[in-house]
Amino acid sequence: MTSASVEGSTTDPVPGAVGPTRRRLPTQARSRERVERILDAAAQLVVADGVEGLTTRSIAETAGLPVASLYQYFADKEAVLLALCERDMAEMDEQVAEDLAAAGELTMAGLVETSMRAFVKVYHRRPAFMQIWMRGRTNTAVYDYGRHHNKRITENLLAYAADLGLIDQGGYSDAELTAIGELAVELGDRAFQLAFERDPHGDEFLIDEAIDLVAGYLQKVTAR
Amino acid sequence: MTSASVEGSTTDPVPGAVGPTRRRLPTQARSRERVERILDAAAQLVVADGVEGLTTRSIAETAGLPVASLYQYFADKEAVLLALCERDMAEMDEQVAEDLAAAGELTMAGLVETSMRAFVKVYHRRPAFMQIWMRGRTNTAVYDYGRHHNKRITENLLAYAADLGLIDQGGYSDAELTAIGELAVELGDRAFQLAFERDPHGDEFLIDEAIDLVAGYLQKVTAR
Amino acid sequence: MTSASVEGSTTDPVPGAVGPTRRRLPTQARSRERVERILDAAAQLVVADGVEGLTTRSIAETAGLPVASLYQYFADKEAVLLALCERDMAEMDEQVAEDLAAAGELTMAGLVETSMRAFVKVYHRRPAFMQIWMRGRTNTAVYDYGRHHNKRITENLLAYAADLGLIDQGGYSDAELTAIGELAVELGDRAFQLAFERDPHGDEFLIDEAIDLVAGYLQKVTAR
Amino acid sequence: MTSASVEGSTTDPVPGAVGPTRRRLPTQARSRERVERILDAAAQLVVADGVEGLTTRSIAETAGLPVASLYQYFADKEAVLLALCERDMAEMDEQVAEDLAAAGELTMAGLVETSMRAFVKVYHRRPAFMQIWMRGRTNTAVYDYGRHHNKRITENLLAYAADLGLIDQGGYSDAELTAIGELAVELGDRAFQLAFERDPHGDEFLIDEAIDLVAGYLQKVTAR
DNA sequence: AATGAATGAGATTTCATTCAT
DNA sequence: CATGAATGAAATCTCATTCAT
Repeated sequence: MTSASVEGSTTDPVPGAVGPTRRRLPTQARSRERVERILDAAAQLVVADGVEGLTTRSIAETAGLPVASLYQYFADKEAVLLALCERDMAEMDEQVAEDLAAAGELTMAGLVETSMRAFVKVYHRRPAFMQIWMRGRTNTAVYDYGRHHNKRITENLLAYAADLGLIDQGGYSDAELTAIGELAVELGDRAFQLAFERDPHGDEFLIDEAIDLVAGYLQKVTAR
Repeated sequence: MTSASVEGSTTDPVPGAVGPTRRRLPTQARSRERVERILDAAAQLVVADGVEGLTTRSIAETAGLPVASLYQYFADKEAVLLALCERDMAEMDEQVAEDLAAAGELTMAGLVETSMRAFVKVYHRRPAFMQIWMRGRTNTAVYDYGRHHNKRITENLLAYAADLGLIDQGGYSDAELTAIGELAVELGDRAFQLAFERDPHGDEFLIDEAIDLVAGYLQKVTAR
Repeated sequence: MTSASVEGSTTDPVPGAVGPTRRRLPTQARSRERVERILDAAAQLVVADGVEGLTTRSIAETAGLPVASLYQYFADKEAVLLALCERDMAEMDEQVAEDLAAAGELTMAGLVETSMRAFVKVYHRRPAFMQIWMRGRTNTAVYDYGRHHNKRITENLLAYAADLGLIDQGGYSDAELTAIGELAVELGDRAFQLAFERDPHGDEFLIDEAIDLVAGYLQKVTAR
Repeated sequence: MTSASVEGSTTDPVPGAVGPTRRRLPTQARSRERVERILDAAAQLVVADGVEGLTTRSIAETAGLPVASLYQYFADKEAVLLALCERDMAEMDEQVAEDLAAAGELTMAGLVETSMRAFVKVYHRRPAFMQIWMRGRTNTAVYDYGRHHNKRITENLLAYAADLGLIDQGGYSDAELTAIGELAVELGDRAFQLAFERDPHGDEFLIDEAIDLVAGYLQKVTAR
C-alpha cells in the first residue's frame, strides 16, 4: 500500500466567506459558535423548506440573531449555502480517506465500493447534508459547487488509482481518461440521488446497483 | 416489426394547465396561437436569461400581450414552464417513435442507441429545449417534470423491449427491473447533461460514452 | 414685436417617467390624479425634511397608497423628484413666456428684469418648488436637472434676444457668447438662491441686486 | 501697505470635531498622524466615488484603521467631511494672505483678481479639494460649510478693502454693503464652479469672466 | 485609548397574482 | 374574454453607530 491519499488540497476556499480576523480566543470561540449556529439553522431550514425557500430572514430568525449579523460572517446568502456544503464535504473527504486507508490492498472495484460506501455513511450521519445534496442541487450555486467538487474527487481518485496501478489506460488519451473518470463520478452521484430520493435512508437496491454500474463502467480503463 | 410503440399516453396532463373553455372556432384558433406565442416567448427568454430569470412580465412583454392575459391560459408561471417542457417532449417522443419504426430488427444495444440518438437530434433542433433541459433543471418544477417524464420513457421503452423479446429478466423482480430501467434512463440523461454542458452542440466523446454505458449497464437484463 | 417665443421645446422628457398607457377617460383621470397626489406628497415632504430625507416609504404613506404603486407611475425614486421639477418648471416657462408677451418693446435690461420677475412670481406661487429648487440642489439629480434646465433657458433667451436685435456680439465668438449667457443665467439663479435662503419670501434687496447684476454683466454683449 | 490681514479667526470651530484629550506628546503625535490619515483617505475617496459614495467603512479601510477608531477622532461621518474642508480652507486662506501681501498697492479690481487667482492656485494644487468643493456641494454639510466660509471670506475681504480705503459705500447701509460683498463672493464661487465643472483644470475663459464680473459688480461700492 | 463585534433601522425594488371593468 | 391597474408580501443588503472588553 502506498502513501497515496485521496485527500488532496481538500478544502476549497469558499468564495464569499468572510473570515472575521481572529485574534483573541474568547472572541474566536464566539465567532466560530455563531457561524456554526448559522450553518445549523440553514441546514435545518433547507431540510424543511427546500433550498429555494431559504431566506436571510429565516436563517437569522432560526439562528437567533439579527439579519445584519449574518453579513458579519458571510458575504451574502449564497455564501452561507456554500459554506454549508463545504463543511459537510470536508467530512466526506475525511471519511473516504479514512476508509481507504483501512481497506488495505484494493482492486478498482474495491476502490469504487469503498469510496461510495463512505459517501453513504456520511449521508446517513448528516441527513441535512443529504437533503441539500440530493434535492438542493436545484440551486445554481449548490449545483455548481457539486460539479466542482465532483471534479476534484475525480482527480483525487484517479491519482490514487494510478498510484496503485489499478489503471490500464488502453487506447484512451489523458483527456479522455479524465472525462471517463468524471462521468463515472457523476453517474454514481446521480444514482445515489435517485436512491435517496426514493428512500430518505437510501434505497438499498439502488445503492448496490450504483456501485455496480460505476465499477462496471470503469472496466474499460481497469487493470485489475 | 411489431405494433409496439414508445409513444404511449404521450401527453402527460400538465398540472396547472388551464384549458380555456373552447366554444367558437375562431376563438379556439386565437387561443392556440396565443398559447404558442407565450411558449415561444418563454423559450426564447429561458435561452437568454436562464430559467431563474424568467418573469411573467418578461414573458408577456416578449409575447406581446398583457401580463394578466397569461392567466387566461396558464394557472401560474410554473405551468408555462411545464407546458414548454411538454411541447418539446412530445416532439422528442415522436422522434424516438419514428426512428425506432425506421430501424427494423433491433437488439437491446440498438434500441438504446437509436433512442438516444433521437434525443440528440431533438436537442440540436431545439436549442431552447436543450437549455431548459440541460441547465434549467435547477428549477424544481422542471426537475420534477424531468423525473416524471423519465419514468414514462422508461415504461414505454421497457414495454417496447419486452414486446421485441429483448429482455431477459434473470433473477430480478418486476420492481427491480423497473428500477434498473429507470436508473439507466437517468444515467443516460445525466451523461447527456454533461455532454451538453461542456459543449452547446454536445461533446461527441461524451455522447458516445453515454450510449455505451447505458447499453453496458443494461446487459444484465438483456436477452440479445 | 416679433413672434419669437422663449417657450421652445419646453418640456424635457423626464427620463424614468413611466406613462401608463392611457386609454379610457375615467382611468386616465385616476392615473393623473394619483400622479399628482404622489408629486404633492413628495413636494410636501421635501419642504418638511429636505430632499435628503425623502424616502419611497414616506412618499407612499403621505400620498396614501402602497409603496409598490409608486412604481406603477415612476421608474424609481429619482424619477419622482425629476417629475416634480419638471411640473413646476413647465409652469415657470409659461409664466416667462406670458410676461414677455405682455411686455411689449424691450431692451436687454427689460428682458432680463421681466424674465427674472416672472421667476420670482412662480417661486411665490409654489413654495414647495422654491424649497426644492433653492435648497434641494444638494441632490445630484436635481442639481443636474437644474443645470440642464438653465442651459435650455439660456438658449431660449439668447435666441429671443437675438431676434429682437438686442445683442451686440462684439468680439466674442458664438461659443463665448453662449458661455456668457449661461454664466449670466447661473449667476441670477445663484443670487436668487441666496435671496430665498435668507428669506422664504425672497429678500427684496438681494432680488433687486440679482436683476441688476445680471443686466450689468450682460452689458458687454448688449446692443440696446 | 497696512497690516491688515485676510487671515482673521481663520479656523472655524468645526462642529462635531472631537479633540482627543491630549496628554502625552507621543500620543498627541499619533493622534495627529491618524487624523491626517483619515482626512487623506476621505479626500481620496471623495475624488474617486463622490461625496455621496463616502462611507465610514471605506474611510477606515483606506486609512488602514478600524471603523470604530474613527469615532475617537470625529463625532460622526459629517465631521470628517467638515474637517477635510477646513484643512484645505486654511490653506486657501494662507494663499490669499500671502499673495495679497506680495501684491503691494492695490485697487478694488486688483484685490479681487489677486484673491481669485489665489483660489485657483489652490484648486490646482489640491484636486481633491476642488472635487469636494465643486461637485461635493450636493452634500448638505459641505454646502453649509461653504456658505459659512464664504461669509467669513467676505468679512475679511471687506475689512481688508476698507482698511485700504478701496470702498465707497455710496448710499448703501452697512447691512447692504455686507450683502453686496457676500453676493459678490458667492457669484465668484459659482462662476468658478462652472469653470471647473466644464474643465477639471478650470476653463480659462470662464475664470477670466468670473474675475471680470465680480470686479464689475463691485464697482458700485468701489472708491478706486 | 483602542477596537472587534454587533446591530437597529431602514432603503429600494421586484414579482406573482388578482380584480373591477 | 380581455386587460389595465393595483398591491401584498417579501427579499437582500447597507450603514452609521455603539459597546464590552
